[in-house]
Amino acid sequence: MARTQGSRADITGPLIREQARRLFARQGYAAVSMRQIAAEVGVQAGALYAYTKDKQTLLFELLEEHMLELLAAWQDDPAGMPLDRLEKFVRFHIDFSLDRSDAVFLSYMELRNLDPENHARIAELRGRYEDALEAILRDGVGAGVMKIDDSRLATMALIAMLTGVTNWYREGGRLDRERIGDIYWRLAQGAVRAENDG
Amino acid sequence: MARTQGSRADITGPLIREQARRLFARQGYAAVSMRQIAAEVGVQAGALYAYTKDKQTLLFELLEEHMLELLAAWQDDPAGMPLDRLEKFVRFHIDFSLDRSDAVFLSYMELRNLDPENHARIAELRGRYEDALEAILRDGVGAGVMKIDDSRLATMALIAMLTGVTNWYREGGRLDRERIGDIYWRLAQGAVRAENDG
DNA sequence: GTCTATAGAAAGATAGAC
DNA sequence: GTCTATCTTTCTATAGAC
Repeated sequence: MARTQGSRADITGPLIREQARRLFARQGYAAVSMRQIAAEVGVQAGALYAYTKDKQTLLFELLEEHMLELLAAWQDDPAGMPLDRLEKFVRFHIDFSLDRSDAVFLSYMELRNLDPENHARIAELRGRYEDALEAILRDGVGAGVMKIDDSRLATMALIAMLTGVTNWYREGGRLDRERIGDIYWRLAQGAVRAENDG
Repeated sequence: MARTQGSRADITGPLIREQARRLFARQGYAAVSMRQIAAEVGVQAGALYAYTKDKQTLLFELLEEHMLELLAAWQDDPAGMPLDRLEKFVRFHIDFSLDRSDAVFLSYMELRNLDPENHARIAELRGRYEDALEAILRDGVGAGVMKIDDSRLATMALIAMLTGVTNWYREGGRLDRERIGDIYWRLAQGAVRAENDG
């Protein structure tokens, strides 16, 4: 089967997702037109509909892809020491969030633009990730190396604290990523009352 | 001067702001039409323009009003003990944020929809609030009752952690506000290595 | 101050040619 | 797979009557 002249399906698909993610994050889902996405990709607006059913589906797939990649990237070892696992989580979450700040921003800001069914799916995936951190905290309390009043609130507090890095981090700023990881790890250690005070 | 029939300027103005804030927070600035705001208020779309120059100005004024009220509501006593001031800040920030969760969400999500001049104004007001917390942390370090690697990052981390409460808090949920304040105050104490371990 | 009416621009999505 | 063209809807903002 001969390829249609001008067809570049192998690269157009990913490009659409990349540009949509970038534009949605910078201007907001509702503020971005399909024409605008198409222009960034270098096609006409009509061509987008060969790749996505509609704009809503495009948003949902971006968010679902992000959450699935987040879950796949986080590899915990439940047999490890809770403090080591927590340190790994802290550094992982910061690095992953900074690497994908557009998707992170989207996944917080545009949940409201999903219809109920799609919203429930993303919330479920997010809950699974939160559960991963909460398991570490519970194990830490069980092992006597952390003191936590409420593991669910501590989970939400830590994730919010870590994700917040995306709000102010700028490449080439005062602190590099490793140093930021060090500092946040110390903050997290204190918050969960880890014994080994650095 | 006789009032025009049907005129209710005293209540329409505040109503417009209230409904705009609510709708912008729930659906996003770009997704909300002036017609929709007008319908919630109970007037026709054209009437809105007697109160605001345009949609952009309406958003900006909501954000500026929120930041000014936040700054006005926070009353610090620089002569007080740093730990007392920090506890007061933690509880204040949570309560204020929960009381105005729509405005809080807006002030994070819709900065990107402000033109550069308006954006700079809001960023300046936010910076002033951040400085207020940072001053407490610096005083705490100076007084030897806190141990902090980097006061600016600790400031950003604490504010993100506290503001995050708005992401999951629901009225009538498992924990009441005071208990939430207790738990977050313990987390904050630990993060800044306050000596009086509870 | 509020209404009706509308100008003018832009949106999402589809049809059919190539 | 992509293009051009277009249908249909909706939007912001303004004009003029009351």
